[in-house]
Parts: sequence; C-alpha cells; structure tokens
Amino acid sequence: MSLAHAVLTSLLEKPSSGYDLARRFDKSIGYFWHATHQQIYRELARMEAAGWIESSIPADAGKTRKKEYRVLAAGRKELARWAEQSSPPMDLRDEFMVKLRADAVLSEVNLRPELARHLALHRDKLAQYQTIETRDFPADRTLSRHAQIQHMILKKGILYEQNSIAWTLEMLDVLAQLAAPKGSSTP
Amino acid sequence: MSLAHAVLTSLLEKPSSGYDLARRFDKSIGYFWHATHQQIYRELARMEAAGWIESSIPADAGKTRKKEYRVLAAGRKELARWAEQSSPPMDLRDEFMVKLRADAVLSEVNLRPELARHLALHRDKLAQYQTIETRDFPADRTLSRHAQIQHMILKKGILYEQNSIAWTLEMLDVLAQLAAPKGSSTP
DNA sequence: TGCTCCATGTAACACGTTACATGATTGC
DNA sequence: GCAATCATGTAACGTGTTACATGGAGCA
Repeated sequence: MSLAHAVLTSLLEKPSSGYDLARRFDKSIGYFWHATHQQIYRELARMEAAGWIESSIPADAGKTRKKEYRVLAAGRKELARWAEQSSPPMDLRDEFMVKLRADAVLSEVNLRPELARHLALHRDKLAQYQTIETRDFPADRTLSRHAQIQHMILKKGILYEQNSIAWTLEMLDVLAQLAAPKGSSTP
Repeated sequence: MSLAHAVLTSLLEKPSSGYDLARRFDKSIGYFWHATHQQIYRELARMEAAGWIESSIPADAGKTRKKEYRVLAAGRKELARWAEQSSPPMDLRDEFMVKLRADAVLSEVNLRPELARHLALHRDKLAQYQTIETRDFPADRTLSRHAQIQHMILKKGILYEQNSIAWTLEMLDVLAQLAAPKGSSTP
C-alpha cells in the first residue's frame, strides 16, 4: 500500500483539505501516483482513525464543510519507516502493448489512429514538464536539496515522455511500411 | 478491464491450460501485464461462462486435472472490438517516486541502497531482453509482420530499462553530492 | 432562476493480492 | 519415502473505479 504514504507526503508539504489534495493529485504527485477524490477521502478517514493525521476547521472555512488535515508525529514516523523499506521496482502495465500483441495475432486491427492520438498526448505532457522545468529549476548548482530531488523526479517524467515519443514514431513507421510495402499494391 | 483481453491474446497465440498461461504471464506478455494464477483462473471461468472460450481435456492429460482452453469466434470478435477502442496511455505509478518525495520533505531517509538494488535489477532485465533480441530478431527486414510487431514490443521494454538505468545513475550521483558536498566534513 | 465550482461523502462493484487447500506426477 | 513441480481451485481482504447524493457559494 502506498496511497496513504503519498497522501502523508503531500500533507507534510502543505496541510490541506481532501478536496485540495485531490486536485494536487491531478498535478505534481499525481504524475506518478493517480488517485480519485473518493480514494483520498477514504484514506484520510483511515489515517485519522489510526492517529497518523488530525483534522480541524480552518480559519477560512466560513459556512462550508471544509476540513484541514495535518500530519502527526506517528504519521511522520510511519512515512519514514515505509520509505526505508525496500520494494520492487515499478512494473509496466501498458494496455497498448496488449493491443499490439492482439493485432499481431489478429492482423485485422488498425492501431494507427490510436498511436497518433497517444503521440500528441505525450508531446503535450512533455511540453508541460519542460515548462515547469525551465520555470522552477534554472541552474541546478544553487538549488536546495529539496529542489534537486524534485528536479530529478520531474526529469524522470521528461525521460519517460521522450522515450514514448521516440518509440511511438518508430512504431508508426513500422506500421506504415507493413501497410504499404515497396512495390506492392494495396494489401 | 484488460486482463481478459491479454489472456485471449495469449490463448490465440497458443491454446493452453490455466497453469501454462500463468507461467507465460511471468514471461513475454507478463513483461507488460502481470497476473497471478488466481486472477487467470478467475478470468478463464468468466470467459468460458461468457462463451468467449471453451475447454476440453487434452490428449496428454493422463490422470491430471489439466484442461486446455481455446478461443471461440465470439472471443476473437470481442478481442478485435476491444483492440480498436481508444484508451488512455499508460499512467506511471512509481512507488519509488513517492519515496523520493517523502525523502525530500523528511530529509532523514537513506534511499541509496534501494537505488543500487533497483539498478542491478534493471541491468539484469535489460540483459535478458537483449539476449532475446539477438536470438529472435536478427535482421529486421526479412521478418514477418507478426515478428516485427513483437520486436517493437520488446524494444519498448529495452528502452524503458535503458532509461531507468540512466536515470538511476544520475539520481545516485545527486544523492552522493548531497551527502558529501565539496569542502565539507561528514554531514 | 439555474449554472458552475467548492467540498464531502455513501454504495456497489471490479480488479489485484495473499493465504490456504487439494491431489496427482516426477525425480532423488 | 519425501520433496518439488504440475494443476486447479476457494476465501478473505485491500485497492481502484464508477455512479450517485448532498448542500453551500458565487455569478449571470
């Protein structure tokens, strides 16, 4: 389990409401660990019951139901314990590879539109990441420990997208060759 | 849902028992879609109930409980339908990035042993992939459509591992710098 | 008035993981 | 005879997804 720990990390960076957390999970942390608001509320309830976090009504709540969560000592300790524990490296789980394999055996599926769509999405995401990079991490050497680590996390995302783009282009090329090989009529 | 479709693909490539499928999911397809034998048996039961596959006792069963599954026309149709459907690109879900972020905010975790461990695992996997590549895909141009697609799937894995290795090395370097900056005593 | 956004939640279900159970076959 | 491997399954639980519900605040 690891969503709880992602939430703890996020709360340590900045005490927040469940709603705010859910939105932050669509950015920063969410690039590597997505979660819906329902999952987040469920985890917050559990962690409060476990004594890892506590909630209070913030000053700017007004008449809303807004709550703000803070990490307690027990939560911080749990996060440190978990972080030092070893865990298997991420496993790929790429639906598109299954589709490709299905196409390889069926030979009757046209995956090119989907590939083109993914290509555009990867390029968008890469552009986003690069914008963040030039804005937040200008000249490495002067950056704090915290910022240097954040930068490396972002770089991982950038590498991944660049990778995906390169591979997708090659794949499109292969499919184009297969669809219209030299000197043949339509397949 | 996509495990069912991964299983269908695997069965089209070669009709098999649940046990054989489970083992194949630790190789080839499993590089991009892992599943335990319990999941596979559950899916096989569902798909048989849905009329996508059928089972029979194979000639070499002897007194064992062995069953062999084959894909029916309905299953093949379902796989083609699913494969043409668009789906979001794979999302990263990397526990280690959460740990890094936790370290960035806690500053009291030593992630270097874990990074070194992952580095070794990535190198192993890359070596495995490259062995398969030189064995199965020698001189692209003469390969069948099926083999060319399989090769591209393998290449995706190779790129991913190379990427991970490069990033991990850089990360180790950053952590080493942070632990022992120029002109300082032990931290 | 009705729309969108803020904010929190319940319920049901699908998928993934772990532990356990059972029994036959193969090899030492 | 005993251990490992083949082969299939049940049960319980944890996590992730989807749909729905509720109600206040701000705005046209």
